[in-house]
Amino acid sequence: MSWELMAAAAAQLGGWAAVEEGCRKGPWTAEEDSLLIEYVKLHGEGRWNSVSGLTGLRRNGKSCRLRWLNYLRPDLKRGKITPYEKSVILKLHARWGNRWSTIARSLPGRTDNEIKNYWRTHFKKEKASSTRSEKSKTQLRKRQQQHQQYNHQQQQSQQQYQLQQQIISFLQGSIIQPMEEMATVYSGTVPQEQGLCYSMMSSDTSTYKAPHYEIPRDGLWNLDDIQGHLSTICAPTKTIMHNLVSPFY
DNA sequence: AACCAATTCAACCGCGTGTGC
DNA sequence: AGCACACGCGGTTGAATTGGT
Repeated sequence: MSWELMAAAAAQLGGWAAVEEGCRKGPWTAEEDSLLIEYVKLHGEGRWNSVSGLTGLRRNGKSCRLRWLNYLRPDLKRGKITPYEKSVILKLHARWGNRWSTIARSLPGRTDNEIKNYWRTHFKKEKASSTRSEKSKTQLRKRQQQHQQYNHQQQQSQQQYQLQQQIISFLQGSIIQPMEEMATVYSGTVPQEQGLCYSMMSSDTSTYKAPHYEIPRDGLWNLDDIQGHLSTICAPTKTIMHNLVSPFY
């Protein structure tokens, strides 16, 4: 029995495809598909919540978007995942984890849903069985890894701490001290044309205030925060700091 | 042929994020 | 700043299909 017939039959019986609060759920019928295709032809993708109003399609926007992206889009590739695609999925999943939409962007014609399903049915299963057969080996390996990881973390913490010290002394010598001196000279207010580095401290260049950095000298920083701070710093400084920080990414 | 289990995949759900007012 | 709405994403569900006994 086709989806269309089943949906129609179920709707008549008040089943899973029945109208619920004005919106249909369950499998899409051919008529619904053609209404949606027509809508996209006329209005383009997006504004999915207006589909029901403009076409008479009794589906919510979310459902329309999903149907279009995962099934109706003309650029979708049909058929089985090729060995090449499989290797790409493996490689990208190792890099990105379960970020299916990110992975899907590298596989034209494949949807995140498709890749997600493929992963769950193929690789997750492979992973599970191999894990079972190697359980005892893994336990031993795990203990060794934990030990290595601990040592590695210790090393990283030390490296990160050294990096912090470098940045602190750099900021202190090259930026904070000169800025504080300038602040004293201009006693609170500076003209705009002298603002080469002022913008790195404040978006308001007309009124300069001595910068106030809250740099924790104990403990470790979050490197993302450092990267965030880089965006507020002028270009030459940015480059130097980026070079300092980049080995840790 | 009949039954059951495993697999596949379309669709739904909840939540987070972006955007405009 | 805060709210409402739209959109996108990842996890999950459930019915159809396939394969094995």
